[in-house]
Amino acid sequence: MDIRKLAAHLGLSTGTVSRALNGRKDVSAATRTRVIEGARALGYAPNQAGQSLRAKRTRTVAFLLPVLPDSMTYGDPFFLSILDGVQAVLDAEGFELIVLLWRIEQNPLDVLRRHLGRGIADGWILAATGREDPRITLLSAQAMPFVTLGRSDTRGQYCSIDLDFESMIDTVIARFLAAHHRRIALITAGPGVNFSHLVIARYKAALKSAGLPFDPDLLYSGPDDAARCAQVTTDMLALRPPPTAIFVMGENGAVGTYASLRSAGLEPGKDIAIIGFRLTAACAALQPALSCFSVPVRDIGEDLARNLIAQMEQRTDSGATAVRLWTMAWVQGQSG
Amino acid sequence: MDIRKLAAHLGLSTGTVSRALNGRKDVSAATRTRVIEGARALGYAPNQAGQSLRAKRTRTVAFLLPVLPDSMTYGDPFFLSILDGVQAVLDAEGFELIVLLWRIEQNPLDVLRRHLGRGIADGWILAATGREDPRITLLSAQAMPFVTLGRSDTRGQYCSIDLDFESMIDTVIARFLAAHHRRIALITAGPGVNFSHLVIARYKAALKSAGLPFDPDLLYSGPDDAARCAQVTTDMLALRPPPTAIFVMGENGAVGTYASLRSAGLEPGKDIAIIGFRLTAACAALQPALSCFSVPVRDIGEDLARNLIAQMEQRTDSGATAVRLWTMAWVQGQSG
DNA sequence: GACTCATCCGTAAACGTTTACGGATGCTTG
DNA sequence: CAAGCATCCGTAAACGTTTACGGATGAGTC
Repeated sequence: MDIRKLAAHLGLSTGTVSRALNGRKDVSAATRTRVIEGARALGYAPNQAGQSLRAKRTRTVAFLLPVLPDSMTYGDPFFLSILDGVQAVLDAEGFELIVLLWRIEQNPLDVLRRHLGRGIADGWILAATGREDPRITLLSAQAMPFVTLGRSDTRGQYCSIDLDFESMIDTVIARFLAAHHRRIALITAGPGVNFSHLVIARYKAALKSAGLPFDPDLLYSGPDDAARCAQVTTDMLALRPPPTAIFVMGENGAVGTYASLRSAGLEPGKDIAIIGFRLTAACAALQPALSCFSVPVRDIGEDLARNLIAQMEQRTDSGATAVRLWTMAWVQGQSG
Repeated sequence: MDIRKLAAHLGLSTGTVSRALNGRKDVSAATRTRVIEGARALGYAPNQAGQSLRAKRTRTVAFLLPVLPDSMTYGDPFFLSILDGVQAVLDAEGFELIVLLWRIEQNPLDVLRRHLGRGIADGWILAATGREDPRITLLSAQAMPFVTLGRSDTRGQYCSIDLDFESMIDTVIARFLAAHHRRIALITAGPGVNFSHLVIARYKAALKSAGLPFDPDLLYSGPDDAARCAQVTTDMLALRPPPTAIFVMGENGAVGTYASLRSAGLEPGKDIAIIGFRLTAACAALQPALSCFSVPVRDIGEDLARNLIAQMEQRTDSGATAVRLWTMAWVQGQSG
């Protein structure tokens, strides 16, 4: 079932059928509806390859999803929720979404270049943006529309969407200070991850402006799955004096921290204050309820998609080139 | 950078370059290496659209990934690990992988049909297979290679890969019986999910052959995220008499169950026996360690990819058409 | 009625590959 | 040495779609 068969069946030329389906002006309303009806009746779907070959546009956007070797511990609920938002918007606007896996041990630039050459999409969403990210320069050089999830120090005219980690940290520290905590620990991802870099910097700055010293023992920056966080918590509890408040950035990290505290006979929220990053499925089950933030993951996904589409539609390169920050609302639990 | 430019640069015809890159026989070893070198040097990657248009083969396989509206609770670590295995094999064999999101509220058949018409891949992996799955008949009718993750009752000549839920249930019941439990509860996903259907059936059968009655109060079948499992556990503890052993199939369900037990002042493994499905990141942090199964997710992913490739390479439709079951190893914890 | 103009549609040339076909070259064989 | 054969490569026609171009038709204008 190709466009020729459809055209023949309708007694039209392929050109007319194509124009009708693509919403061009120079086709009468009558034939347009006739064509659309016919296409649906015969189950015609335009061949992607032909379309993309000729028109150099696929109406497809690609999302480069980071995956760790043991992806049990990474990317999961967060990125999938983002993707959900992305796809909702793309669907509504008539774009297709394909997700490409980027195994984190692979060179991100190689991965992107390989897919790019294939001409598989004409809009890109980058996640796990690096502090310096050569992918940004590559895409910019090719004038390929893209948007990044996460800020980067790489210079250029592009659009990033990110969380407002700075104000999040400010909130956390302010709350802990208000409760008279002075030994405030931070458990977060490795410093190579851009957001973690930001978080650590702001954490130090906030301590300083509160007149508190920075104690390296109270900072862990590394793999932050639940099991690791449990170990790190146990280690910190062994300090003299131990922290009295912990901010756990790992997605499921609080699960591990709770477990460690319980083993040590401590009750979260009573004996020690805990703030987590986000209510994942696992964190939602914690007792007492975890104090954390509400991250509008779906909205962020939608935002990504909308910004990208704006770039793809109007070929003007003067698209929104700013960094858009999403603030996270405070969720009061009983843990801190 | 297209094949013509590459050919011109090498002083060859496009035909020869194409043959060299595709590993045809009728090109000398010398020119072949020269072409491959040149392609890498100039960063040439064949245009997907041109390739697929002419050759009707894209060397791309598509994975239809199920996503719940709130995907926080679904698909996450399990499917991502599967995907990791899938991609490892595909990479090695020179295939590309694209992931397509199937929002679970959309009609699966519509989603598949839409993507299928675009000619975007020439091999498909279906997940969350339904007890009756019309996608199977559609793909079979088009003679499109595919493989499903999860068995189905839909008839036909195709290959499914699944977990051996039956022997898993047998193991669980046997262990509980050996520990003299007689009120054994099961918390699992909704009966529409195929594996859950199998699990429930086997659970009833195992009880029967052990001479135990089936008590509907001890069976929950529905959304099984951590929060739900917590609620269900609390409800079951209120029964008179309550269960003395619980098997929790939800991926992070045990996290919720533990929390409920703790709230009730019960210690998992001492006051009540708990067995979980799989060590997710969250479950790995539970104390005392969760007794559960080790699911070879990566191997399953690799198996899926390998079976699919076998179908795609040899066009013989007499491919492996069986159901391959993967057994899960017992992981002894302290909870049951 | 001749002219212009707008509207609608058909024609045919691309887009970047792959591949059937045939041609050139050099080697083997009788 | 002619014939046969294998090896290697160039030629050109597809694949399904979009789109620049031009033609036909009819309406409007003077």
